[in-house]
Amino acid sequence: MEYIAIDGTRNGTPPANAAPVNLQQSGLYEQLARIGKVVVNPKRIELLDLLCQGERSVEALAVASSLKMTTASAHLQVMRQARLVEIRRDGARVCYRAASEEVCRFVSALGMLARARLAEVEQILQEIGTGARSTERVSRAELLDKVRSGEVVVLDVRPTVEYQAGHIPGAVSMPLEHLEAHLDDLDPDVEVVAYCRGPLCLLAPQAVDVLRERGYHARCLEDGMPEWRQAGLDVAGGQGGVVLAGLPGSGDRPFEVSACIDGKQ
Amino acid sequence: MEYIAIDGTRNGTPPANAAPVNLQQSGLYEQLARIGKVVVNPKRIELLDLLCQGERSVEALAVASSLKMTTASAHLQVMRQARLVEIRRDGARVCYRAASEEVCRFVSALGMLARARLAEVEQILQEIGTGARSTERVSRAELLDKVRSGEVVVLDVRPTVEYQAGHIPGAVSMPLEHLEAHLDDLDPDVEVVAYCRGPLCLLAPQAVDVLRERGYHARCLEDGMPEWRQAGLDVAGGQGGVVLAGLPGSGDRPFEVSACIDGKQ
DNA sequence: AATATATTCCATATATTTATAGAATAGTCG
DNA sequence: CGACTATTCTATAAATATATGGAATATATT
Repeated sequence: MEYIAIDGTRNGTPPANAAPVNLQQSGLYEQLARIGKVVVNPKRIELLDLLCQGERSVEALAVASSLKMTTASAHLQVMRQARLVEIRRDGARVCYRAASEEVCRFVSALGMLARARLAEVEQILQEIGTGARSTERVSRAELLDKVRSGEVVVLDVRPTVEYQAGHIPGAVSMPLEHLEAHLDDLDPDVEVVAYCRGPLCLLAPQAVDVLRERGYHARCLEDGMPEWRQAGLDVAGGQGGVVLAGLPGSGDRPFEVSACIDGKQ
Repeated sequence: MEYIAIDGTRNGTPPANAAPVNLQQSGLYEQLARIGKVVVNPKRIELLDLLCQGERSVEALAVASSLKMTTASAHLQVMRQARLVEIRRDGARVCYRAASEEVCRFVSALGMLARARLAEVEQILQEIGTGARSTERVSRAELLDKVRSGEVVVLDVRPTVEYQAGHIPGAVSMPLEHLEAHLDDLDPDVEVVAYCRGPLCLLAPQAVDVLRERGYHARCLEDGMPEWRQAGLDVAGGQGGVVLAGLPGSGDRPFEVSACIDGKQ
């Protein structure tokens, strides 16, 4: 069988009309491994996941990930060298954030891959959440249909700043923490669809648990907001309402919300 | 500021109605790092990239990546432990393949992230290819428009087996190796759009170079076939025409084509 | 059954990564 | 300016990863 490899060679031998160099010699894969280096360490994935949700100070990151400051800082340097995160000085503080939308997509792809391939991941998510959530997901297409016909109420259960940075059109902001206080506003006869940050986020499943306990018919959206964007669907908000960092390219990107989340505050 | 972290905790403290465990304790990030471990090594990325294009024997992989058999085998074991690749015995040979579509998506996301964030990657791709390709890409939307109105000829310049495993509707199979021999079949007055495997593949850029030298108006499609699929656009072929491996779930997935590509053959 | 072939396992020297403590730097605030 | 704070840099010991040669295993062929 004849086969042309990605570098233009055929079956490992040089091609007839050779390109100057091939991908292997070019060092391309070494460059890709720079990014791979970030996700080889579980703590770095955790930090990156946090940063995909918003800007944070080093201390906030260290606290959230149970690391010493020096260790957290070292991990952040690795991520900076791979250009996956950027910093902004805020007084004495240094605030880190994900460097671009592709970073969040990559983390999302990692999560979805892990969920699809590693039974352990699915099991962990099942154990943490209490119900059989994965069987009760609403597809984006189904949600769009039902929203149009007014059959459902859509709840965005993420923190308010994330809702303001962009949400599904028609969705109501209902941070998980406020859900129980506002249950009276919900019509028990209308189905509820909750969504959050994505396949590894547990806010929506937790919200669904709460709602079901009270007798509501509630389900989660498949995936979350990042995947909704990636599917090219309409996003509401994103500009007005929330003060963005005013950085180049800021706008509807969820990781450039105004406040640098900090442990002390 | 109040903030609920991904694990349901608020500002690092346990939540009011606590879930049994949080994501951090659950070992979820350790699981994600199992996958990260695969892409920390440039040779493994190279192998995975090869496997996303088709099933291959260990020897073929070792030759293509300039590794000793034992080293290639060791890398493949790491990838197997992360469940990113699967094997099939073919006589004395062992054929490896990417385990599912998500694997290819992940590699694709890695490539796109690297290209977006690392100037070095863009530079390498510019140097290998000879022209200013990145400025001359056709978007998927534009291509769809022009195909409908018959303004363009779409060339799939990947190897035939990959075309048969699924291609853009209306595209003509024209493996790069056969392009020059078939130039006479192309109308010089009609624009040509070439596509290949994705953002890191050089087949389409090389084809565009050949065509431009001969005076054709030729451009590359942004990204490649995997991204076309991911965008949810129609895919032609995929079932008939090519003998697939007959494995569970095989069908329109490009990595499960019939022949196990081998160095010797 | 015996031989040949392809692949994986094992042992090992070398190199890299990790977490951490302590020192150094860069910024704020009075 | 000087004290103070947040972060990064430096050094280090323990752990882990890498490539490789040679042995072991599994399958095909005769």
